[in-house]
Amino acid sequence: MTKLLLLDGNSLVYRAFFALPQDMSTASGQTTNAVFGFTSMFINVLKEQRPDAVLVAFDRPEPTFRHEADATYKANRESAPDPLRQQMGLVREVLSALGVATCELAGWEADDLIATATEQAVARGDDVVIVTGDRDAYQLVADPHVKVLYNRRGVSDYALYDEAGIEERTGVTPAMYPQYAALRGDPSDNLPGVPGVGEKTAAKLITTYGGLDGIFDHVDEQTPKLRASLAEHEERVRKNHEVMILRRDAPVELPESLVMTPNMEEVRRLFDFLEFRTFAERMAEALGPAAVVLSASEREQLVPEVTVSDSPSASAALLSGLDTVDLAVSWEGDAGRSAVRGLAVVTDGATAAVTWVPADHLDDGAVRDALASAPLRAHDAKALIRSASEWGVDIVGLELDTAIAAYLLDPAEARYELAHLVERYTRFAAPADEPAARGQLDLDGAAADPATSAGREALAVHQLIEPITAHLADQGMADLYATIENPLVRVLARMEHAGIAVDVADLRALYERLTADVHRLERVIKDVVGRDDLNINSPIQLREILYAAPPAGRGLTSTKKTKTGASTDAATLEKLRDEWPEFIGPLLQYREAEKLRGTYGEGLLAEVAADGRIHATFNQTVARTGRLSSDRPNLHNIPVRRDEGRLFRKAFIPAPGSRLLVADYNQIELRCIAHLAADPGLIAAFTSGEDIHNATAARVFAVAPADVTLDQRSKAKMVSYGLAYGMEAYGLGQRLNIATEEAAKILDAYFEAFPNVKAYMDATVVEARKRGYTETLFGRRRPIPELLNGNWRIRQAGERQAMNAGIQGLAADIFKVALVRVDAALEEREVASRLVLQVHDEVLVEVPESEREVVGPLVVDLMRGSAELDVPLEVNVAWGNTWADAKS
DNA sequence: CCTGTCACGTA
DNA sequence: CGTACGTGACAGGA
Repeated sequence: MTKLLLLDGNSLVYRAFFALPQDMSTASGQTTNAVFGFTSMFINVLKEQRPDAVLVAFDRPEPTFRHEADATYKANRESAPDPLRQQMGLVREVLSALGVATCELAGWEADDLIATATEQAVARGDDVVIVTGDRDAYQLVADPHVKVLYNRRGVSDYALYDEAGIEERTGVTPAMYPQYAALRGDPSDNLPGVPGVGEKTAAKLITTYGGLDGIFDHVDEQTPKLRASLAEHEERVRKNHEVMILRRDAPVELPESLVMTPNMEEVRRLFDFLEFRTFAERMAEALGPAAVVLSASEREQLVPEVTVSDSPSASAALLSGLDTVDLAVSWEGDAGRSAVRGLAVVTDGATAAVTWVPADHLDDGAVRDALASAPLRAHDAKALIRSASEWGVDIVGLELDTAIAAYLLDPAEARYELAHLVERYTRFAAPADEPAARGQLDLDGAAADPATSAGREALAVHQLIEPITAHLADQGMADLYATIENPLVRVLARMEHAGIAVDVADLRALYERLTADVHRLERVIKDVVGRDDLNINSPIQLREILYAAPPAGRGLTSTKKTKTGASTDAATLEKLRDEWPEFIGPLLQYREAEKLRGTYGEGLLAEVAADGRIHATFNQTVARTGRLSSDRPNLHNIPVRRDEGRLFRKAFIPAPGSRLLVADYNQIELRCIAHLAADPGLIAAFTSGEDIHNATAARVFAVAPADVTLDQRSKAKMVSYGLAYGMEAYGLGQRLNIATEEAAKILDAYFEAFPNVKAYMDATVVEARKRGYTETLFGRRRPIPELLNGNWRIRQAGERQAMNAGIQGLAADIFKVALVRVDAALEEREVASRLVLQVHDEVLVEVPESEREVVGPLVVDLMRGSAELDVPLEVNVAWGNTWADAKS
């Protein structure tokens, strides 16, 4: 059964216009309140109603039969204000981009078109939902298949009425509504009712006498006053009734299909122009996967016509003959970490021709050579490049990775799967059900064979290239992509392939020692509370033991709360330690030992590959600031701060005959702040080469650098880092364990010493709020819609993110440039040294002894020269036989 | 089995 | 009431 949504365009746009502030406009001055309100409403209705078909009716400027019938009809209506008229055009543009059918007819109102369409739709068996802010439509609900979604006020207050609902709301049935309304009158249409007859009386009269005829036949039964009033206004009421009845015979015919055919690219462009920052995403969601129906020719572009390459030589010819090789890989298991079944290569996008290159062809020399240099476009190419390294093929021809390009376009988007990108950036959609029957892209199709399934993905990549490339260029990120992100893909693939060697025996010994510690501490803790069934790893159980009133618990008072109750984290426990040392002491030790045993001991051992090395994955599309992340395992959080944990770094070692070079940027984020804020004091402090925290403390506490105490230095350090994160006095006070007022004084002193830093932070937020996103010096953008959130807390968080994004993002950009350059230089020099690990501002290079003197200075120089800031970039360099003892 | 929460490791 | 991550355990729901 088809569910048809019929909207009264004029009514809804009027409502939106008057409900929303008139000063809502784009930077270029176009008022957008009405089109914003209408679009927002439309998205919500689509989402809630999930219609199969949609039609929007509009009024025409010409007079209608109602004006002819009644000269006073709508005579009080002022002509629409200019800002509203302009927006009518924009609303139509939005609808056009969404592929929504519209209708209008001179001499007829939108209402009558809707009445006519409703009649025709019901006749053919559709369900109809009418969306309007005009109560006249109530009369159309006289059928179980028709409902009215009535816009009560504003743009978000709606009520869905069926027949019973109308009766409950008005006191009369939908069929009687016109007669009821005729009595009551309608001020908005300039139709006066009967004086003394309001909604209640009108409803009572209608139900008592069964309609106007009955009422006027029995006027003498009314009170004298009402009798006179009714008699006097009968003609008026009869006339009202005439214009109140919606005509169902407009000379229009409902098209067979009213399915929406959105062009998401066009929608996106339009929403960008209108500065509707979150709508494209919301719209894509609201449309859902099944909202798009494709034409036959479009369908052909999505259903792969798979040809199996019949020989390695044919595969080689294919790969080397194409101008661009758009492909997808079929994996046996995890992408990049398992065997390849084969490659699906798009041979002709227009006809959806795809060639399947089975994995065994990849043993052929000519195929390998062709693949190595193919002008490649793929989704998550790193997996392929990494895997190819395993088979000894070095893929160098990557031109576009759709996952990474999509990440640059919106790094806050949590989903970069192909199916999602296809929905977001093309007009194709991957429906959840019956994809085959509708000929649409079923990227998750479990039933498909590997060749077909990879074929669909390859076609998806192919379809994404154009819109994604265009968007990158539009947003000024083509350069960032081409010079940093694209080359980085292969660098990371090589690093993953290399992995880092670990001393498994050392790791296992550490693990076993920690396991013994854990057992011992567990015993101690259980004995203290005399409970063998205690699960020490359960914060809920700990909470009970610590904070519940005796005898169940110890009755301590926590200084910190979590979402669900009192916190048991280390900082809280530390403050309570003296009140119950024999329990809290061992508990803290247990926590530490258990964390190290599990996450690091057990976790790392589980990831050691057969070659004795750990091959993590470095994600290039996760962190919203542009940083990389690491998983399976996460090598970005190997302990270093405490001796116990730092022991794990001893297990990271170079290959025999090599040493580890560890090079990290000195204070790169603070240097980024100094540069971005162009703060003379901060720049001077860095340029002078003195200890930055000491220099900062000297300025903040107004003492000579030589007189700075350790405590002052540590406070200055805390402030410096805190402000990169947007920290405020309260937070600083918490961390320094001092009063908020005292923390505020320190912050004030800091900003007085470095006034441009404050100015930069403020300007960053203002700029981000205006544009909706932050941008790094390298052009990396990060949307922060939270800046406009109605909730103060969320907005505040958005401001901190905005302040941090430019700083952390710039540091990330510089570091990525360094990675690309270092890797390129190592290749170019044809040395055996190779990057084996990176940790945000630090690289580990495995360097054969013989190459130390070449590679050390090379890496440092390249890192230092990766950006020209107003402060020098300094790089610390260290050598070691383990990660832990790399020392200069 | 999945999801949310807590805790905790890093830059 | 400091940004950015990933992992592991528990607990509750499906």
